[in-house]
Amino acid sequence: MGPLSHAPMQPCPRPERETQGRDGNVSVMDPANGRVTLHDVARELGMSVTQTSRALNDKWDVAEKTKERARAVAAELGYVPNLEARRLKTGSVRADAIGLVLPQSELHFSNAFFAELLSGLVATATAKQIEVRLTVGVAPANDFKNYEQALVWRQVDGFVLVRTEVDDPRIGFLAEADFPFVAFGRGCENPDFPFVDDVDHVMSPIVEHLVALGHRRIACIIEPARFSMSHHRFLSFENAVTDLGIPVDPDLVVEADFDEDSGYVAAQKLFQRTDRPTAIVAQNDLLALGVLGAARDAGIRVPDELSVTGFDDIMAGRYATPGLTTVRRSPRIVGETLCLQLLDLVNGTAEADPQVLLEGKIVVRDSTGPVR
Amino acid sequence: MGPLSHAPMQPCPRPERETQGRDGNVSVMDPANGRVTLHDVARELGMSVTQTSRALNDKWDVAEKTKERARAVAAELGYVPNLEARRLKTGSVRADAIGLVLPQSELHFSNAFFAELLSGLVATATAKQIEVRLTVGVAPANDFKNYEQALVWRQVDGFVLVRTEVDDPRIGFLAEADFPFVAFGRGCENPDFPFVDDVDHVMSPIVEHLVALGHRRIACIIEPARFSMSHHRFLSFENAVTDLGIPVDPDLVVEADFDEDSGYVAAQKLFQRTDRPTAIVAQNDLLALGVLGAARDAGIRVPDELSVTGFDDIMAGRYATPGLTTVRRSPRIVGETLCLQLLDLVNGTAEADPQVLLEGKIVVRDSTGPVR
DNA sequence: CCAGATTTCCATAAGGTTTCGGAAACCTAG
DNA sequence: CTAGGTTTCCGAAACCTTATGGAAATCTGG
Repeated sequence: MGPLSHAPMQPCPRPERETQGRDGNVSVMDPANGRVTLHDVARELGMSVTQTSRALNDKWDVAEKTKERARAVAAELGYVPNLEARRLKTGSVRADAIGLVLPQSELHFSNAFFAELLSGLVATATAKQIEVRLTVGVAPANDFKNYEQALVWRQVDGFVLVRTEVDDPRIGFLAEADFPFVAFGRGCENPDFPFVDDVDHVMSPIVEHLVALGHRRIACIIEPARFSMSHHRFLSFENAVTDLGIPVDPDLVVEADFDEDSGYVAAQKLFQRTDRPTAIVAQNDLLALGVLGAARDAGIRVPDELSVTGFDDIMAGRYATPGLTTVRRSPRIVGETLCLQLLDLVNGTAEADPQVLLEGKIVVRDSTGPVR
Repeated sequence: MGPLSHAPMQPCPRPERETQGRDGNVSVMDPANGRVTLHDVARELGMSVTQTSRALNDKWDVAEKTKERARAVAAELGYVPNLEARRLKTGSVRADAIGLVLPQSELHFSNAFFAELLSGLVATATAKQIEVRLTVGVAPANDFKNYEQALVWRQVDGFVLVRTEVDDPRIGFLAEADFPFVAFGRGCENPDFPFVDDVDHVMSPIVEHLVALGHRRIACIIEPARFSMSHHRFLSFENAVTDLGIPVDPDLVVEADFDEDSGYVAAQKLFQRTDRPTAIVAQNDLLALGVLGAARDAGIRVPDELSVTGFDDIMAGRYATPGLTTVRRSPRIVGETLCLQLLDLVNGTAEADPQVLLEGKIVVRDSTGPVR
C-alpha cells in the first residue's frame, strides 16, 4: 500500500510524427502498400530473395554470418513478413487462434465464474501464442452462423463450446464437419470428444450436508433446464436426495435463469407456499444471492428459518450476509484445461486428459443451519 | 417456466463419416490442401478462372445467367475463397478484428462490470462482422509485446485499452505508431484520442448524499492509485468533499485492489482506528461488498453505525444485505461505445462522438443512513 | 450485310513468400 | 593441380486470387 500519488495528471500530447523515413539509410520504402518487402531487404543486402528468405527463416542452408547480416538489415528496414503471402505459399492451414462464441444474453455473462473461466482460457492460450477470437451468438443456439463462418473460412483452429445444451446441436454440427472442439459440460450421454464437466455425484455433499442438518423439504432452483449443466446437476441432486430416502417434490423444483434477479423471483415463488421448504439448493451462487435477497426482503431469517446453498464459490458469496454455503470449483483451471484439451486436439498431441471430471469441494458458511 | 424435462440424455455418437467425395459430381478434389480452388470451379464451369472470379464477386462485367451458374457450381463443389490469396492480391490491410488485452491478473477480471463491458463490446463488434481478439497482458503494463505483435503483424485493425493507468505508456506507444485505439478511462490530461470516462463530478452525488445525512468523517477505499479511473474518481471525491468545506483526512484514504478480499482488508484497517469513519466510500461495488462483509464480521451495524457506498451498480450489490447504495453506469453501453468509436477511427468515418463522458446515476439503498 | 456500339469473356500479370533443383564457390585430400 | 565433397547461394516456379487491357461475341441501326 505504497504512497498515494494524486498529483494532477500530465498532459500527453501526441508525439510529433517524424516524417516517414529511416534515418541514415537510403532504402526505397516504395511499393504496394508502403510495406517493406522481402525484395527490399534482398536488394539492400545485395542478395537473392531466396537466400534472404532462407536466412531470415534460419535454415541450415545459409552461413551464420549471412543470417546475422540479414537479420540486422531486416530489423533496420523494419521488415515484417507478409503473413498472407507466407500462409498462401506454405499452405498453412493454421489460424493460430481458437474461437469462443459467447452466450448472447448479457445476463448469462455476468457470472464471475464464467469471467474467470474466460480469463484462464485466454491466459493459457496466450502463453502458447494462440489467440482467442470472440464473437457473440445469435438468437437460437442452433443457428450456426458464427461457427460456420469461422470454420469455413479457416479463421480458427478449433472451438470452445460453453453453455452446452442437452443434445446440443452444435456438437453434431462440429462433429460432422470433423472440426476440433471441446465443451464445458458434456452435451450428451456418451460423448467421444474432450470436455470438462462435474463428476456425477457433484451435488451429494451439499445434499448430505443439508440432510444431516435435519432438512427434508429441500427445494431446488435450477438454471434453464435445457442447459447440459443444469440438467446434469439436477440429476445429481435428485439421485443424492432419493438415495437418502427422501422423495423429490416436483413443486419444489423451480426453473430460473442464471442471475440474481431470477433467483430472487424464484425464491419469492417458493415463499408463497404454505409448506415452505426449509432449505433451498440453488444451482449457482448468483441464484443463491438472489434467494438471500428475497429472504431478507420477506423477513425470513437465514439460516434460522431457511438454509440456502449455492454453487461455484464466487467471491461475492463469501461476503454475502450470511456467508454462502456453496461448492468450490476453480474456474481458472477449467479454462486452462479446456484450452489445453483443444490445443492437443488441434495438434494431434495428447498431453492433457481428453475428458476431465471436476470434483467439487463443499464450503460451509453461515447460510445453512439445523432445521428449527 | 415451462415443463421441466429431466429425461436421461440421449447418447450422441459421432455421425458416420461419409467417405470424402461429393455425390453425383465427378470433380477432382485434388491438389495442395484438399481445398476446392477457383481453378476447379472454373474447370467445372468450362470458363476461365478470371470470369469465374468476377462472376462469384458479382461484378458488372458478367452476365446474370453466368453468375447464377457459377454460384451454383461453387456451392455444389463447396468452394470457399482462399482468404490469404485474396488479401495478398487485393493488398487489403484489414484484419476485420480488433484487439483487447486483458489485465493479466484473474482478480482484476472477476468484476461483473468489466465482464458486461466485454459482452457489449463483442456484441457490437459481431454485429459489424468484426471479431475481437483477446490476449492477456504480460507482467508490467509497459511491456508492449502483446500490442506490438498484433500491430506489427497487422492482426488487428485497432485496440481497445482497458484499465488505463495514469500516463499510460501504451498510449504513447500506440500514438507514436499512429495505430487506432480507444481507451476506457482517459489516460492523461488532455487526450486527443477517443475515450470513454466518467464526468469530472462523478463522485459528487455520493458525497452530497452522505454529507446530507450528516457524515463528516468519510473514508475512501480506492483501487490501485496508478490506474486512471482510480485517480480520476479520487480527485472527484476530493473536490466534492472540499467543496462542501470538509477536509480530506489522508489517513482515511486506503489503497486496495479491485476485489472483495481487498475491500475486506482495507475496511478492517479502517475499523482499527479509534476515530472510526462514519462512512466509507468504496470505488467499486466489489470493494464495497468486502466492506459490508468486514462490518458484518466486526459486528458493526450498517447503516446504523456505518454507511457504505459502492460504484458500478452490479447486480450483487442489489441483493447484498443491506442493499448497496451505489452509482449506476451501463457497462454494456460503455462496451458498445468503445467499439463504435474504434470502428469509426479505423474506417475514418465519424459517427460516434470521439470522447464520451458518462454521467453516473446515484442509486440509494439501505447501506447508507443518517449518522447516529 | 456491315460499321459501330455494347456486352461478355479471356490471357496475362501481379501480389510476397517459400520450395525445388541445380549452380557456384569453397574446401580437403590425393 | 585436380577430383570429389561440402557449403553457400540463386533462378524459376508455385501458392490462389484479382486487376488490366484488350479480344470475341452479340446486338443495334442503317
